[in-house]
Amino acid sequence: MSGRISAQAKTVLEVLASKRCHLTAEEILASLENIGTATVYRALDHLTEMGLIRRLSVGKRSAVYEYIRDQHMHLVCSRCGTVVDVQADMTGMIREAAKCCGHRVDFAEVNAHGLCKACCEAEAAQ
Amino acid sequence: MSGRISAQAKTVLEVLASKRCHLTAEEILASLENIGTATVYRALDHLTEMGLIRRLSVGKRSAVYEYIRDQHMHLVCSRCGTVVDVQADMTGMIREAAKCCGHRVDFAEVNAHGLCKACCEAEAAQ
DNA sequence: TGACAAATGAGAATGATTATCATACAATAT
DNA sequence: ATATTGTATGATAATCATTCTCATTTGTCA
Repeated sequence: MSGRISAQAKTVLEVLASKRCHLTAEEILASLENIGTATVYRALDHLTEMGLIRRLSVGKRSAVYEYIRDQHMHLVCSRCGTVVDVQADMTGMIREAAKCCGHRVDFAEVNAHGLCKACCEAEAAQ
Repeated sequence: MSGRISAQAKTVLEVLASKRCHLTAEEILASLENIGTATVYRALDHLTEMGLIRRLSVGKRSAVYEYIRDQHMHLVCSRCGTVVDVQADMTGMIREAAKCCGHRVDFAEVNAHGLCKACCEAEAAQ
């Protein structure tokens, strides 16, 4: 299990790497053939542990996964639920803030909740 | 429903306000008597919508709720799973970063993943 | 007080995720 | 190349948190 990436895990990774967006386990499952539910979840866990992908728990819906290509924050629209990436790396700052408590920060997840551009405009138009 | 807080919702809020920590719906349910499961979930939703409490989706376990008394970030230990609060308000910075995309940021959730102090020391001792 | 809307709670239902386990595959040793 | 041993797979059952349903209760306000 550990360092190796099985053929199935590789296809899961390729879907995430090529689609350049946030996908649920179910969406990945639907886009592939001849792969079992459990295998997809196992691959996602494995790839997450290896630091190749990231799991986002946003709101109440099922978790979404993204391929890690850079450090960015997420804008979660509380109206339509979409998640948009914004380039911004706050890890250094966050790491500094955590230092006082003796924590080691490996990765910082920043989810900004509010309204996306479209919903902002829709609300203003009312 | 909207502005009013029912007696049951009030007791849920009081648990969160007094315990000063992160609680799951189940924990809140267990600490109260004569209150149904659905009612606890409904109260948590209602209080979240009113902006009195906050739902945190950390990792794979069930969501946790916290009473909002200030803006802070969360340190999630990837070894023992505990969530610790650290005083740090990054909302201004995050709002600024989101401005370029036309987003409105109401609240920023910052989850720093790494090792808590205890687990850091445990790892160093090995 | 009466009428109507909203909230409650018991339990069923849902939906996402995980566990089980027999089979298939891969790597290594013989 | 073949046996051996361990690991991955996938079909399905199971689990767990959360939501839905609906009959009953409670609250509101005319």
